[in-house]
Amino acid sequence: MNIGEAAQASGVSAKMIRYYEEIGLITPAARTGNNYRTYGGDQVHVLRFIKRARSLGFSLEETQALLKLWQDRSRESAAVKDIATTHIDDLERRIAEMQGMVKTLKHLAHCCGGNDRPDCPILDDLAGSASPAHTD
Amino acid sequence: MNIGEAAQASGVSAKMIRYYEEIGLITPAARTGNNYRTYGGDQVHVLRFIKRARSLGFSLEETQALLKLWQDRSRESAAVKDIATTHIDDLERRIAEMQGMVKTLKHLAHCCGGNDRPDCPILDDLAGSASPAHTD
DNA sequence: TGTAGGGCTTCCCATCATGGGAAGGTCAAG
DNA sequence: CTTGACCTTCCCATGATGGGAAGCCCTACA
Repeated sequence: MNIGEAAQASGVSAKMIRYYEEIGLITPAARTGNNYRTYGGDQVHVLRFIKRARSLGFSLEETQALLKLWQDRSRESAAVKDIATTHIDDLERRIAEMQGMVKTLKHLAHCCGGNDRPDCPILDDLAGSASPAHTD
Repeated sequence: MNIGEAAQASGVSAKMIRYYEEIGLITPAARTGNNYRTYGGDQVHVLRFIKRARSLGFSLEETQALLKLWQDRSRESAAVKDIATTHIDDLERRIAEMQGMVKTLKHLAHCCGGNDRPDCPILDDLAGSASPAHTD
């Protein structure tokens, strides 16, 4: 299976497959006589694992750790859970941060006429001259 | 006021002030005889505006648009509101995406023993072999 | 007056994950 | 034999920020 087919089968672009190989996330693919990379079912399985981990927001570094644990039959599930819960905490922190922004923005947008006149509480807030809209 | 003081007064790092100047977000600062950048109260006000916009999650591109509107006395507040609501939508989309990840991850983590044994539903899900944990 | 320190300047590099594109080799079908 | 679709490597760009080096400038202090 050439890289294009492996990309199709795994949902990971050929570009990314080469990159993952370059950074050592996956082991270098075997080459055929024409120097083309070849992939088998196992490799595609690994690529799908990576794809899924990425879709759950894990970084490539975390993904690599998970990959190693996956391939380690003597792993302790606690190690996996640790990575997952740390990631959950990170996601929740970022969600809360963005929710704070949304809250403030919605308040400001609600107070803004959104018409052809220039007065605008959104700009007033940004300029720091407005009645302090709660930042939380 | 030198760049260090302006940084202190605005909360924007000197590094970033130079960068903002380089990309045309702010107008180049005047220079003194020794080639040092000089800033006045107005410039600091602009920097604080940028700082606040960034803290609400606006990109530098959006921030530039907001800055122009702020400085345009004949603006229509609708233009400002447009930018804000587009940004709110974007934030909410990203929040929803991350919440989906959290939901899936929490479910998986809940099902994972987190002990010294190797069996782990988190890895099973990533490997695609598990009972399909809802991706939503 | 010399020096030490801190601030300023520019320039280059790194991050993180991904895509775009060029230049050139290879293969299969028509 | 040509055409087109692959593949290869290499370089560049993204967005916003930080780190750090090399070198200039100014002030304070001995």
